[in-house]
Amino acid sequence: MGVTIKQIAETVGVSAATVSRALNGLPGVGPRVRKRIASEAARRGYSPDAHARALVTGRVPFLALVVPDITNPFFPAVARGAEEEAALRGCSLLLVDTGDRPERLEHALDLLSSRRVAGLVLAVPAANGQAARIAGRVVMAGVDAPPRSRVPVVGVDDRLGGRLVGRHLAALGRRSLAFVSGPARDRSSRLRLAGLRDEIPRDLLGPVSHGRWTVESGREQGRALFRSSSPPDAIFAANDLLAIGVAQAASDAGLAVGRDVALVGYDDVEVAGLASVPLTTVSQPKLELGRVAARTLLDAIDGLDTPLPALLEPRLVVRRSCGSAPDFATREVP
Amino acid sequence: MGVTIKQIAETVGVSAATVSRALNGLPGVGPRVRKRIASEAARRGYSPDAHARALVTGRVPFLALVVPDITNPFFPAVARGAEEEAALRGCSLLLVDTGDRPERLEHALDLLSSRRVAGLVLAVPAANGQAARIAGRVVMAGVDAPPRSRVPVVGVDDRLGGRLVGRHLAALGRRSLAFVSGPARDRSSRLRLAGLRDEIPRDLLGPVSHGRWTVESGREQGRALFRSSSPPDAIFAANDLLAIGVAQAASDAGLAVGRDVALVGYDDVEVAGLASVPLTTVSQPKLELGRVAARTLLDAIDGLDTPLPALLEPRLVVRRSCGSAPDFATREVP
DNA sequence: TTGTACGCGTTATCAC
DNA sequence: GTGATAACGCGTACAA
Repeated sequence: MGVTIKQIAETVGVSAATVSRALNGLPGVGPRVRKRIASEAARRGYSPDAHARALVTGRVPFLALVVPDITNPFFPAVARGAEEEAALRGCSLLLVDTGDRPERLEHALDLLSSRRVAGLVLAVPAANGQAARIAGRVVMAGVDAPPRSRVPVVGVDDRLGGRLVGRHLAALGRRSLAFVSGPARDRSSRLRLAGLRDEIPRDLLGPVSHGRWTVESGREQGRALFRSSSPPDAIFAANDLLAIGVAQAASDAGLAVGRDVALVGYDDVEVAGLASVPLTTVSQPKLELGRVAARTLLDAIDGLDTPLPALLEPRLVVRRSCGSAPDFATREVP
Repeated sequence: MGVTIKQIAETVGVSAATVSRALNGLPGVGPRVRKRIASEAARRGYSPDAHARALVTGRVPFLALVVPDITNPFFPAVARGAEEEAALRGCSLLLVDTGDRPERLEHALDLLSSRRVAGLVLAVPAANGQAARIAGRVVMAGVDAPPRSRVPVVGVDDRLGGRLVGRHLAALGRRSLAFVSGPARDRSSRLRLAGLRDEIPRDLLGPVSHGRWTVESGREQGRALFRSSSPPDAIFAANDLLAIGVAQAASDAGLAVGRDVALVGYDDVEVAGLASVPLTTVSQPKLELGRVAARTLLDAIDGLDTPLPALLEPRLVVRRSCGSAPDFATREVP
């Protein structure tokens, strides 16, 4: 550690320039010298200083992934995918957890202006004014870009996800279907519902309710449903946490999930498969999301023509919460 | 973006050195010039180049956290804690997910020699030979240091965790207690069992079995237990995933967790609270682990006398899987 | 094939 | 109080 190109040059008896060329595999170095340089560098454990190199080449070997909450089971997989892809291109991945605090997002943008990182993968919504300072060095992952901003977006097709659920539920022959969701203003709420509507008969859809993306909210919304005079016999919860809450409410009401009420979630977080009645749900390609987002970003940075905004495909994972039931095993439907 | 100290200097009509001093709050700049420089810098959105600064100061504003699997719910919280602490000291956090591949750990060590990062928080076990190249720039978090290596360690007191469980179970008046665990070679397996033994009557402890740290393994070990002629009426599973598996096995055997069999897990991952019978478990201070590890590392880098190896305290979280049961609410016992 | 010279953007050490 | 000037470690025209 602390070995410089100059020291290598000195002991080998050549100039620093030659060492640089040799180590970077550039032409114009005799095979003999090349060998000696290589072995000397290996012996002393030389490794070029990243910052000196960044300074002269203008290329920074860092990317940052900005997430609202890394403890939310959705994001670690995205992070893993992004890191894999970044590593493939010689970059390391910074993690920025905003905890939904706006000043942390500002901090992430500062990383860009101080050139700590070459680009940002934003998995949190950004405001409009912020988009200006970041042209070409940012890609959105799973969230909308600021309006009129030309920031590339990589996302998962929520409407298709809704359709997958609709098709599955329609085939079950249930009589009344309820939709339980997060905030009405969230686009994913709306798109998942729209997809559902695409695939089911009009008169099948009963109550639609909104709340937060939490277990508690699911429990409350479920309680309200089961308390009504004509409770639904099928429920689509727009994420898994809501679904867990609905399942609790069902259990409270003495109803058996999978028999008395069919239940479908969304996201396929780990707990979905471990619930008392394993949850049929829509799996998002989280790893792929991170991977494609990182790739898109790196391409944009390299000045390659930005590929089209990517829309990845979710898939239905059938478990036992709708009554069909191959034991604890999981059957996947593409 | 791309604004340099020189450009600021030119438009303000001073030298680059003065701008540097002014912006860094160093003495020796007149209040008038200082103002003008500050406002000009703000106007052009100047932000110093991190790499140029690193080059000259020798201080690198990056730390790396190395984890075996970021999708394991234990690590995101550690990451969040480490990032918070790093941010407090002006550092950003790199994430390296090894996926248990040794070459990825090597890669992390390369980050150090190329000075991409100032230090490493290792949450994966490292070999002995590797410790040499990293003296003073590494701290272990939740795993043992390589033998005879003087690398600081921050961990959680597994033996105390075992004791907390033992005390709780002993008070329940059950007749036969089984211990279900991960690999016998893992130190945490052994320490948690040792702690358990500290607190329970000798003849209470029945079968001790080992497997992997997974749901499936828990289900298998549980199945074996319930199939025996004298099944236990209490079980301590050495992590939550195992406990979930045991709960499944109990359910398969027609036994009710919390009534027929008391069950305790370990880790307090999210799913523990969401299980069909919310799980009594031992919560590890994951955030704190990351925080303290990062702090220890930064202190070591700054040459401060390395604080003593830290051993954090776990705490018992009582839910419903042992029969005592304040509804779905969670009661915490310090 | 190899060496010299310069610049990347910043901080630090001198003078003045 | 302020301004040259020299590093920091590396890559790269250009000259030899």
